[in-house]
Amino acid sequence: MRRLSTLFATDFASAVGDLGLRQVLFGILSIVGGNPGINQGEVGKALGIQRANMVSLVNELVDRELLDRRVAAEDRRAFELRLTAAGERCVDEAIGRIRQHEDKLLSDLSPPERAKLIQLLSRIGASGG
Amino acid sequence: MRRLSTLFATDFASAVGDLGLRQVLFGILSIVGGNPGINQGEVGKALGIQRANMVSLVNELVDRELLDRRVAAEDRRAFELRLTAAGERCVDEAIGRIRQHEDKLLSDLSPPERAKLIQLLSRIGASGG
DNA sequence: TATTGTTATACTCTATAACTATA
DNA sequence: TATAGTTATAGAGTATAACAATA
Repeated sequence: MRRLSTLFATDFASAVGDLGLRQVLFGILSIVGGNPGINQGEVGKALGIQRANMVSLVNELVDRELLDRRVAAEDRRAFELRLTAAGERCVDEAIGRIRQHEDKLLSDLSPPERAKLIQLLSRIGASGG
Repeated sequence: MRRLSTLFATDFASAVGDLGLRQVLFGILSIVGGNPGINQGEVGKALGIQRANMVSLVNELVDRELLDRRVAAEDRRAFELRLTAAGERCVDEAIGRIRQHEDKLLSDLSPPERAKLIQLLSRIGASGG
């Protein structure tokens, strides 16, 4: 499991590496994409990232104009995050590449086998973990 | 895959945490256990650990008297590593606990499902990865 | 008083280069 | 010259505490 996770991580890097996206950054973009206007802190909670460590990550994405960060109208302590147009393009591009690479990675399994694998994996830790 | 790997890692920690064994240390002990007299550098290669980083890890295990480290007779540059009696007990104890925890983690799957899962996982990355 | 984001800081893990002693 | 282990060091990633602004 650990070995495969490393394999997927390496694969992720080679898939989106030239986009300059690390796994964490992609995680942030994709959470924000699915929840426009979400708070910085909530994104961190969703990904298990400390508030303190979110700062530089979000800074990086804002500097690269992939994220739009605004003071929230209802709570002026908080920041609302949204994808910019470039951010959306970036996420779409990354998702496409990741799919391609995963298909290659799973090429030894037939489609029904892949479905079975995903079904089994999704049931692990559903109750206890 | 990444989420599950984290789950297994966390589980590992809670299983053997009070033995003071991190995943790397367990890895080293179990490689040495299976290959008594193996070189320090070879253990590193097997686990993907840089030579430089092996030093303090092996020091730690020797200090805790889980590993026995001797200059190799045939090549006096190298160190031969072996488990001490305490080291063997430690590995056995850890393996037992890890099995228990993994059983709990996989408790939502029937025995044939577990076998199927392991079979599918083992086929990923076998060719290309 | 509690919470959001920030800063500073420390600790672990990992990676690289230069050193020693053997080969 | 090449290799095994060592040392020093630098860079990520992650964790905690203290602070300002706001609630």
